[in-house]
Amino acid sequence: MARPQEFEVNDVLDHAMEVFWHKGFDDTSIQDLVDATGLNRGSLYNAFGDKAHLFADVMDRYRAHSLARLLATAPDDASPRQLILDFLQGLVDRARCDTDHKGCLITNTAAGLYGCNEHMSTWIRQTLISLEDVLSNVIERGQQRGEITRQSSPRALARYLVSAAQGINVMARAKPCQDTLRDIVTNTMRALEPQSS
Amino acid sequence: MARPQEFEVNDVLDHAMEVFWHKGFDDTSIQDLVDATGLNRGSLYNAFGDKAHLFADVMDRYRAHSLARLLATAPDDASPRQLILDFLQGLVDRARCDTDHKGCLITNTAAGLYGCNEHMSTWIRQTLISLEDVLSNVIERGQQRGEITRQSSPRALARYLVSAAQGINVMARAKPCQDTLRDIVTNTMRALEPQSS
DNA sequence: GGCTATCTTGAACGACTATTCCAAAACCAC
DNA sequence: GTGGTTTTGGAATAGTCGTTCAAGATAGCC
Repeated sequence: MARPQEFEVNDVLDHAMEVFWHKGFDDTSIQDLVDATGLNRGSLYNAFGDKAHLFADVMDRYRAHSLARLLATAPDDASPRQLILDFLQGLVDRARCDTDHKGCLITNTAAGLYGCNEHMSTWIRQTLISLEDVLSNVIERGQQRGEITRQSSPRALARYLVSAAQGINVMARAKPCQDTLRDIVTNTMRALEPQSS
Repeated sequence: MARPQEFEVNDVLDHAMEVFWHKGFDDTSIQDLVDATGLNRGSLYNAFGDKAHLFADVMDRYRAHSLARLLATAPDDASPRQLILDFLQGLVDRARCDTDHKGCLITNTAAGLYGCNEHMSTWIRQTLISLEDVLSNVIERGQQRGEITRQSSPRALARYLVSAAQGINVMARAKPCQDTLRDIVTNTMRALEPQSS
């Protein structure tokens, strides 16, 4: 019926993600995206609307591949405490491999959410809440198994962990030292320990 | 000998800080700064060099007034554990009053440190390290008084708290809900508790 | 083969960017 | 008042920004 697209959408998103992740939304120009994706300006606009929409698509793809999947897809009989440790350690490992210290795209965007970008604000908030939900479930199982303290509710502990993850991501960017990140994870986990050890 | 400046440097910095804080470095234009400070473009460049230098001056002033002063200026006989709680609670209080959710200028900049701004990167890193140093001293006193766990070194615990503070600041921006922030502080403090309670 | 619908292309758009420059104004020391 | 020095005001610069648009290219359907 018509001329078909000559590119794979996900490939374009991956290349665009690399640029956005590396330079941030504001510092990324359309020209950067044209260079990185190989697409023409017109094709970009035709396929993704404008820069903000393209960024939104990139964020969706980033979230779909994020470490939170680790928690959601774990088998029910996995140790909740170990699962959380793996999650935090995963953040640290990612930081170790991230030689140019890009950090986490979601955290960076959350901290850089300037102006009145209402859509992205709610996207971020909902993303954090859904991570909170997943963590809350894991924590509840952990409390039932006696692996995690009952001094706080699963919800409160989940919020604590979401915040801790944001902290780790900021540190990974600002002071990307493995010793530091290890110390952070170790002490973050201590807050989860049951009273009687 | 010559014509004197017609403005107070600190007043200009305060106004510039408000804009940078609200919109971020990239989204703040010289025109915004001209409007906010009341200074003419020429005067701005004459007094502060360029945009990056002005921002650096703003950051210096921000740091000088930051909550870390609370820790450094506390009397030696103050309860270290209470001091740390006050520090974290101070972040939450600031978030409560911050109706437009600007968060922490340092954290925002740390997470948004894109490109190769070497000077600002090291400024951020040194700022975080100096906060780490102050916290480490407080923690050491707390350990001596039995208020804080000895399971980790003061340095490791300090790093944990620096990271926790970054997390709180990100959350204050992304999900500025008082209940959430309270839960985070409560559980952050638990990691400091001595084993025998 | 023509028709239609889509994608691609590259130039062009106006608006905004940070920065520079220079004449005019304002002050101080003499 | 005068000379010397700095600030000031505002125009001007050169560049980049995100976006649009019209023409050309390519495919399937009748």
